[in-house]
Amino acid sequence: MSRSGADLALLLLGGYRKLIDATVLELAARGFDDVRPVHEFAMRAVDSGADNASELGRRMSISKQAAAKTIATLLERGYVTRGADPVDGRRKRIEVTPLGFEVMRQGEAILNDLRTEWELQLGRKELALLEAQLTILVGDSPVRIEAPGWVAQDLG
Amino acid sequence: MSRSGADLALLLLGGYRKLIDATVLELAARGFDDVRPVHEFAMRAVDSGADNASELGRRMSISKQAAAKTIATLLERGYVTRGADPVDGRRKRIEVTPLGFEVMRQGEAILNDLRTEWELQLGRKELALLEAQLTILVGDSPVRIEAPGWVAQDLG
DNA sequence: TTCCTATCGACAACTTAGTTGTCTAATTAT
DNA sequence: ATAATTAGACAACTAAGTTGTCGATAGGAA
Repeated sequence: MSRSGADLALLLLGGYRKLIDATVLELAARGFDDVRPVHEFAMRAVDSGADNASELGRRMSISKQAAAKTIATLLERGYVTRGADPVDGRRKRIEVTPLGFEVMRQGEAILNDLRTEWELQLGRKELALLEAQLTILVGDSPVRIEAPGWVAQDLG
Repeated sequence: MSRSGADLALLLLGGYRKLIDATVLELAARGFDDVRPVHEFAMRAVDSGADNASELGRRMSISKQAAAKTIATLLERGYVTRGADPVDGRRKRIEVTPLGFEVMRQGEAILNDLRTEWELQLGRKELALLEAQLTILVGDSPVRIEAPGWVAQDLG
């Protein structure tokens, strides 16, 4: 009996947490102390076309009401702006601000740095293999960056 | 440029979610439809000595008030019982009930089955290597089963 | 064109899982 | 003996979701 399934689950979660916690911490150290992972994901989705609350909700697999709340937070903090949609009077079109893009850029950079650290610890080929194997297990589609609604969902 | 750090984080999270979601679902199918991962972790901690709210809070890295709430839920659902501590009048001693142990046992079994499935997909040696590498990256101590308070914490 | 239906965003009330702060009672240390 | 610490209860709050309802806009079919 090598390891248990529970251990494996905790290892995976531990890896994720290690990356994300370090990223959030580093972002805070760089002055972005009010950004949470879900905000990054949301901005990414907005940037890639989910520019209204309903669509954002769909992409993130959360209700449009929850998406509207996230947008409200991002608005408050200056990471997105909102304007009328020129073609659809019902919609309010969201756009990522330069500040928002800056957070996205830095978050990405920090994560890439962390990945490079892991590459040094494990070896370049080895990490690539680990990623390839995880991709086999997890599949490619469930990890599309536009739909990580379950990121913050009932993990308890 | 192989993969990005963000992809890696999502792969790890995806792996965890895949295991845990399937486990919660299967537990529900077996009649335990009110158990959440955090309950399993809490019961495990109680069983391994964290038999009062304050200690449970410490082990799970949450406040004693939060731990007390978790205990209240577990009490309601019959997974633990509470009695007076014979040596310390301040404490209320918690114990896992047979029903609680049954959930723990089945949860463990389900996770082990899922891990076996992964073994078939990846190969026995390969999965063992993956686990070994994750252990290098994550470390052994942060994955102790008694302290996954961060399981349900600010993942958003 | 008018009407039916679907969608958008807003508002309200609720849930879950955490937080801090305050309080009393019991234990422990000086 | 007294002071400090600890356990647990209670209250109020936060964060990120949920469902349900609603008025306004859009769009397809009669």
